[in-house]
Amino acid sequence: MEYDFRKIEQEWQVRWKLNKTYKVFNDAAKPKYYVLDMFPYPSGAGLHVGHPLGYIASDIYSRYKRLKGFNVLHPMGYDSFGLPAEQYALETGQHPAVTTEKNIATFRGQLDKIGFCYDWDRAIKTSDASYYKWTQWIFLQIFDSWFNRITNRAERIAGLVKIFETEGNLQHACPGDKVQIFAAQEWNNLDEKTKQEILMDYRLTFSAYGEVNWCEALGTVLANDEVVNGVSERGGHPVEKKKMRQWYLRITEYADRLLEGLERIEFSDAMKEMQKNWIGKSQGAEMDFAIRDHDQLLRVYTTRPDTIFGVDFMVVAPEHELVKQITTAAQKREIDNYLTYVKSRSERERLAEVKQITGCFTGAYAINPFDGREIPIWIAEYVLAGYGTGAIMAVPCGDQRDFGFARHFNIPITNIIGSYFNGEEANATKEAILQNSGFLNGLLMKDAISVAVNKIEELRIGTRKVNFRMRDAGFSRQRYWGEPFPVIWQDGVAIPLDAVELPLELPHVDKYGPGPNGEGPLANIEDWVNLIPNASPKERGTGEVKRETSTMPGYAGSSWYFLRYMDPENTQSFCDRKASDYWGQVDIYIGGTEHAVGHLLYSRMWTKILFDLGYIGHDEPFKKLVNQGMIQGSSRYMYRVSPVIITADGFDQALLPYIFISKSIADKLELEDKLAYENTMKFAERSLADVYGDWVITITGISILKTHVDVNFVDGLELDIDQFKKWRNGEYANAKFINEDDGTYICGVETEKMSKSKYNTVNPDILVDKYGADTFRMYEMFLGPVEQSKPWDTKGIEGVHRFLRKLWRLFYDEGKGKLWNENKATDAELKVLHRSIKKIEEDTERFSFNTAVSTFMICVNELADLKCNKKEVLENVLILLTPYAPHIAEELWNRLGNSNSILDAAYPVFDGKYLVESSKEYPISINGKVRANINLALSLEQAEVEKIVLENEVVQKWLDGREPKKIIYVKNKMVNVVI
RNA sequence: GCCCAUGUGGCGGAAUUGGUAGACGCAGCAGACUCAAAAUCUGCCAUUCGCAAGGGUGUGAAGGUUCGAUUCCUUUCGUGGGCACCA
Repeated sequence: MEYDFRKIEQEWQVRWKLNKTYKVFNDAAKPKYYVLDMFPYPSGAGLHVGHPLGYIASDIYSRYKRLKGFNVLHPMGYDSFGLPAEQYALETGQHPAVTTEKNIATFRGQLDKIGFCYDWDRAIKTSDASYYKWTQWIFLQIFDSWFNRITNRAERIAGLVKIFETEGNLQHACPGDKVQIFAAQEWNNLDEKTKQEILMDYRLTFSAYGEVNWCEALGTVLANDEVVNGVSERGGHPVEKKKMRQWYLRITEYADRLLEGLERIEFSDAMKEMQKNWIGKSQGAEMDFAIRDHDQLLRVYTTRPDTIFGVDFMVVAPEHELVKQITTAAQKREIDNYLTYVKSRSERERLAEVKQITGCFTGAYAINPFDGREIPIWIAEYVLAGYGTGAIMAVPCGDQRDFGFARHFNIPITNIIGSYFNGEEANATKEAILQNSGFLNGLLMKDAISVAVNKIEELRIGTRKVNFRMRDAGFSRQRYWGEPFPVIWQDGVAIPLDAVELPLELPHVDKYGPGPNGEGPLANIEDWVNLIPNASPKERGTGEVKRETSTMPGYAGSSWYFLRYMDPENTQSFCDRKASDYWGQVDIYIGGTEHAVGHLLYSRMWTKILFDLGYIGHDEPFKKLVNQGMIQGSSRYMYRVSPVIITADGFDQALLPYIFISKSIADKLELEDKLAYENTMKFAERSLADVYGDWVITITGISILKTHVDVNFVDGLELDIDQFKKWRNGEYANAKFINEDDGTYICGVETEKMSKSKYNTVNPDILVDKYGADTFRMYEMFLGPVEQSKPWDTKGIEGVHRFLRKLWRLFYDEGKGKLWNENKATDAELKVLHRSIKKIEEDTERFSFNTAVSTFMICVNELADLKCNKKEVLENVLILLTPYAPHIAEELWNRLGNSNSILDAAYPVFDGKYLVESSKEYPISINGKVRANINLALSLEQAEVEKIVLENEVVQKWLDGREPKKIIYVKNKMVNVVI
């Protein structure tokens, strides 16, 4: 009776489905536990072995928690809106809904083979109207909210209107327009449109103008992804910045709450660090500089007001509105040229560029209010309009980028930090005593900061200011395949749809190309966009009425999906409060670090808003986050020889034969090995002669081209030449090879991202077919820690498969049949069992699945050595194994005579009494190096140990008659003799 | 460029709190079983010197703290991820 994994796995998958083994109910009898995987986008390429890594980890943890007596919610669904499907639609004309559905079916099929315990009845798709109805509904709630900085939470707009009507906005500075200040009476006298415009500056989702990547040739807005080196990825057309009306999430209002919340959740320090840096809270000062010959003031933000006397120039963002006004006639041309250059640059490029310093002098001068010095005002791409005030005061002796700039443009540098500045590079210290610094002279820099700010405030030329690097999040896309905004525009005022009008369904389009003026494809559907006034439930007046034609970004649907799983079929609300109160936070969230600052910040923000508005009872969505590493591809390379040929008339390039040389020969050529070169040349000549016959062909040289070859027909490093010849419809059928001496072709290796184009993807289906899901699951875990990135190599999978077969052989023998019995277990057997229970439980708890798999192997090896076939022991091993290899565990559990599912068994309880030891083999070190081992009773104290150790032959030899300086004895660890 | 992670045998990795570096597995080598192969089992397997006993070296590199460092600190190099419209 052998381990027939194909039959076992298929049978159990069917039975689990029929018995609804994974169905989860929202009942409170058991303690709840919520395990969540990051929302996948169903890509057309299908799964490769890297994708299920996190899913297997969460599946193991879910099953483990269930065995431990929890009611476990472990759902899966699809983040099914997104750019790739739309891109595919543009290319093939197929509707994204159709291709997405197809991709989902593939995805589901692949997941099912691996035997996950998802409750598929709770599956959701963000592109389903029944789902995005609620995404739109939440959008409307956010639209109807503002952030009250006094109560520190989101509140309804109606409340804000009341405040304006009674006290104006004196208590509530406008986040969108800082100069907007009015009293109650002024507010009451405003017309409706102006009122709405002001309210827009408070709303937590709002519409305003922002810059996008505009590609004139394609007539469309491009994602950063689609812009490569300043031109469009498709077609290579120029891309420039363009201002367009956009929707935003006012996430900056939540900056402090997002920072504070980090204290209460279990994310890795690295993850928290990334979010903190993204939010980028800094303390500093804003101050105004007068500009020579102008009335306007130049406002800068600085975190180092102590360096005010070291300011040698100002740098203003090229987009800054003052630039046009202050540029002198003499500099105008140069500035215009520079502005054109900057327009073509992406933000990333602007910030990353350090080698090539660019900038341009405006001709204007700011006045230092403390010493009256005239400071030249420059513009440079490294200052962005969106950060701070869009202008900085440059202190070359203290800031490296300012220093480089000053050097490059020959701007004289003032040293205010004495010997701390060496003239060769800037020094950002806060420890220097200030010099050349007027009233700050003699002060330590870190003390001078507040002295300087106080003075600035006293002179009323600036204020203390907390600044955030984070910006409001762009929330609209000029695309088709996303949630339509439930908003109508009338006379420039955005009017939200009524909740009863939701969902606003995505209309069908025939073409996916952009609309007019860079609008999204929806703008092309005139009868959808243009509405008849007064036709809807709300009074809409008589003006021009149009729908918003942008759609929401990918992160809209994924910012709240974890709530929908709790109550997926609810038609009355996005999630019943009872359900969200029961399930609460996601207890464990597993996913990649690539979401560190996008999804993980947006979903935290949405949760906080829903909490503030009273729809849910918790304000952090994820209690604990585990980051899974990436599985990288291990690419294989072939070395192709291209002969350089002098051709004659009528030479047919198409006949050129493929010639490949094995790795060691390529290596030799690389080292300019003469013999290898000549041999290769001769080989190439002969190969050409075979093809071209009589043609006289002279080869003048060869070049080597490294090309990817599909890893699926390379065994280790050795190419399967027959398979290779069949690749790509026989393109290489006549390829010629120079092999190694033993006749094999050896490929080169490199680790890189797993992707189709690199031919290094490995499909899990093939492995599951060949070895079974249980083997596949355990092997993925065995590869290494979940958190770590590692290259995939299929080779080792045999070892895990052998382990499962060995486990099977503890129960059944191919020849003898049933081996398991009901005999009483010995102490030695129980010791193996309990040691395994302890280690596997600990390892599973701390997500150290790779070491748990090792422990299973050790356990089975030891039980096999002990010839233990006892049900008493094996039954417990099966329960331990269930989370990792559910099919084989269930099958053997069943064969042991159990009628219930092993998932409803009780997890074995560790009992320390089987592990008690009275002595230990201690390593004895001399000066930290182990020289001997002595078996010592654990009860011994320092003095007794010293005596025994000093009597030891090896120790005496090393002492060589000397007295030891010290003997360190750490109970249950080691002994170190210091000489 | 900035932020984060990471670096240990031929390979994936282990060493959980500063305490025997290399568990477990792959690959490799030798052997048993077999007509043979597969499967299975046994042994060896960081490197170097040595017949051996035993010794030297060794966790990317260079320093440091410590009786003792893969683990802590400083500097530095390589690789991977993110950087606001991929999801």
